[in-house]
Amino acid sequence: MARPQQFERNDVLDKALSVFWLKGFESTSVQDLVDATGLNRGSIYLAFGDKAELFAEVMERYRDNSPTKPLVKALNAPDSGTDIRALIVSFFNALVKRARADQDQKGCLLTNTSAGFYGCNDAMTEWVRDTLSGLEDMLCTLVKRGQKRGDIACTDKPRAIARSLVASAQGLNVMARTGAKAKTLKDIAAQAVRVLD
Amino acid sequence: MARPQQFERNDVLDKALSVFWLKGFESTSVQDLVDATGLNRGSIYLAFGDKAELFAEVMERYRDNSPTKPLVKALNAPDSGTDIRALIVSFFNALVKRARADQDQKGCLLTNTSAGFYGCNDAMTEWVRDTLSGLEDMLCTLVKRGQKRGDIACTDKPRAIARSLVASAQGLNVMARTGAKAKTLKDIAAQAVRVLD
DNA sequence: GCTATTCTTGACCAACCGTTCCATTATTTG
DNA sequence: CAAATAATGGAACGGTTGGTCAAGAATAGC
Repeated sequence: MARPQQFERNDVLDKALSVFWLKGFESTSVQDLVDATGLNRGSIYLAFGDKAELFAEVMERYRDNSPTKPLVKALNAPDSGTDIRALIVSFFNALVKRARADQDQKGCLLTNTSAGFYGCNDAMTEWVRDTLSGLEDMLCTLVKRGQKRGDIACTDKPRAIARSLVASAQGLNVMARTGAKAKTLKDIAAQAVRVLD
Repeated sequence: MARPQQFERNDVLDKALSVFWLKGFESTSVQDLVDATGLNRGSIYLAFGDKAELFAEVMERYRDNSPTKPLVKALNAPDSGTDIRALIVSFFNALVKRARADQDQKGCLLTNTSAGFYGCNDAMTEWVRDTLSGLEDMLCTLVKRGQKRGDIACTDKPRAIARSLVASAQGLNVMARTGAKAKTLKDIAAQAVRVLD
């Protein structure tokens, strides 16, 4: 019938991600995306729509491959016997590890977008809110389960604990973005998980 | 001799602040600043230099009038007998109050700039880092004093506590920016100050 | 091979960007 | 009033922005 697409969609998304992550949505020009992906301008628009749509798709992929992945996995396997407290601790450790491994101090794309995205009444703003509240819900369920199982000693309301955890993660990411030292990030992570005790 | 300046510098800075805060540095055009300040294009450049310099001056002013003001005041009055724990609690309460009063969900300009500023190797990046580490140092000194006075029960290292507090504040601001409900922010603030106990 | 269909290409667009400049206007001091 | 200084208004700068479009290249089924 017709000529097949010459590129792997996920490859292009990954390349676009690296630019968006490094420079942010607004500071990334379409020309930057052309250079990074190797695709032609028109091909990008044909395959992904405009810049905002491409960014949205990049964000979806970013979320699905983020350090929250093990949390999602555990959430969907309630009877796996995973230690919930250890799971959450390792989530924060993963954030620290990611920050340490990143020489560009890019922080977390989701956090950066949360704080730094400016498109009034935009769909992206709503998507970010939904994503963060989804993370809160997930942590809330996990904490509740951990309390029931005895992994988590703290008897506070799981909702309050979950909210604190989400905020701490955001705060850690902001600090990582500003170039905080590894020791600082470790201190933050250690204090963050103390809400579980 | 000559014609005196026709505008109050701080008035202009405040008007510029409201735009920068609402739209962010990159999304604020010079035309926006012209409209908001009422000054002419040329006058802005004559009085403040370029856009980045104006933003830097706005940020300085923002920092000096921020909710951290009482902390600075207490830091410089070591013998005032202020309850340090209560001081830090009211700092977080002030963050929550500011967020609740803001219908535009602008968050904190410093936090937004920390996470969302993209000018590689820029002086602003360094300024943000210095400002945050200054806040950490200030809190560290205050916590140490509070521990000595008996206001603060927690015996952890003051440096670790201070780092946690800074990160929690950043996290709270991010959540406020995403439109988190008042109850959520209160939960976050309440958990944040628990590192003092 | 032929044709239909799709992908790719690069030129092109108007709009906006931050910045500069200069003639004009306004206000002060001598 | 005159000289000096600074704010003003507006036009203009080159460069970049996100986005479009028509023509050409490639591949599928027939």
